[in-house]
Amino acid sequence: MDKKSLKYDKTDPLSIEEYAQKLIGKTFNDVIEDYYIEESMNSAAEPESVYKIANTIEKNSNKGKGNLGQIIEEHYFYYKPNIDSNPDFSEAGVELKVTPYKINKNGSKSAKERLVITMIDFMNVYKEEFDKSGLWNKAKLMLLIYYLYNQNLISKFDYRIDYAKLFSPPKEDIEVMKHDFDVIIQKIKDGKAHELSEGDTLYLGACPKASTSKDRRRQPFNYTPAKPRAFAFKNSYMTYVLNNYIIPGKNTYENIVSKEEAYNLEEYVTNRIRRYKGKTVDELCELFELDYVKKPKSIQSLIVYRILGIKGNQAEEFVKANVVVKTIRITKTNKIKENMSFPNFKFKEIIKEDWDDSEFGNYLRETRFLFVVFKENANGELVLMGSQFWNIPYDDLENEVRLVWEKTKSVIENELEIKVNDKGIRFTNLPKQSENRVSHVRPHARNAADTYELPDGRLFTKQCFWLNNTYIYEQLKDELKFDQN
DNA sequence: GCATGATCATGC
DNA sequence: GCATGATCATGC
Repeated sequence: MDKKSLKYDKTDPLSIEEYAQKLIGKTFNDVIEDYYIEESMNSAAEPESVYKIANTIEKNSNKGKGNLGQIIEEHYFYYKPNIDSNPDFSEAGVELKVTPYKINKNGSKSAKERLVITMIDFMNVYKEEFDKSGLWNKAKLMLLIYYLYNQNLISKFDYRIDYAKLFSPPKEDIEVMKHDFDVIIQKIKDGKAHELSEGDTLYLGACPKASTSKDRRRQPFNYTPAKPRAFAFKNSYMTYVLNNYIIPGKNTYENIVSKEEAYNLEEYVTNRIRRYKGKTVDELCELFELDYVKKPKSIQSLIVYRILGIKGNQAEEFVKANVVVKTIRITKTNKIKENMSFPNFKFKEIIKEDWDDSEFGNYLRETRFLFVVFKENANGELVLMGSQFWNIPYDDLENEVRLVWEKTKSVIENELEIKVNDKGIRFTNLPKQSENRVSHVRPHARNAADTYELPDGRLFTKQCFWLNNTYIYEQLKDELKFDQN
């Protein structure tokens, strides 16, 4: 098609959006078909060449989902994908993103993946400022085209486009993203590009982006090669964008900070919690009018949300950033009472996984934690000590946890050994706490009869990965463990 | 006192 | 009914 006859004004974002919205309800197959019809009406195109295009697309279709975006670019907007740092519609300053969403079992909708914006060029990015960065050049105005991911469809060309909308991050989010950007840049300047992790930051993450697991890049301040990474809006952030900007609906979350205070969210949160340092759980309950006679198990977590000004237990910033609040109790003898549990795994699923893309590995890679620490005083009362944001250090995850995970997989694959003592208590050969500094596997179920199926058909009590209490203790800052007075 | 297995309790 | 966070019970 001739450039003059484009059906939209490529210099005008609103015109591009309006044209994109005609995609709603179409599958990628429809888009290709429409293109063929258009081309065949145009006498310049031989029917043969049309089939050639179809063939090429089909051949490339297994190489990744990137080419769903390419179909929209070439066969709907009629332009070739660019490879420079300019937005796709450079004259309008609009970056095109074609991205999947999914409908969950409970009917809610979420982004299926993080939104990758642009590769991180370790050797040069540290010289950039956020406002003028290649990242922001692309991310400040995006046309988001969402299609519904559906596991049951064999061909991804049958996926249906449901939403098309321009999106710019709101001001308060940009402040958080600037800080995220600074955190990532600082790590590169510190010669730690190889230790970057998505859990380091809140909305904007440094996500792995390698064609193979061995792929490595140079970094400017250290000889250790680093995994290639890209700037990406986290999955949690994109789920929020989907449900609050793309699909019209009501925002049900409460904010922690006002727009003016957004830049260093973490500092704000830890300072606010620190104000209540030294108060007992009972005192805090009284202060926030919580029922401390009945004291539900979750009382400490409720206290944290009240301190942050949240009435319920859903803070918007934490939902967007995938921050998980964990309360920790330290005993008089300076030990953490309990190990930290995580969601159960299914025996038949874990044996199909690879560590690099495993559920538990990804969970730890992508989650940022807020530890809120209480310590027992001489009277046995729990006293608030403060809080700390944390995500698992790269080496602990990729070495220690990896070992535990791989042993778990192999034990389950090669038939789990179950020995029963005379009391009917069962012991297995899954990785124990004593075997690893960081992590272990233990039952986590309603009771012994609460089971999942093993690959060999036996039913066995649900298990999960735990982080060792001794390890968590080691990770806490001194000010949270010991009274400085 | 700690490691390991087992289970409780709340909220959705 | 289940996931998740929290805790108990036992034996070495």
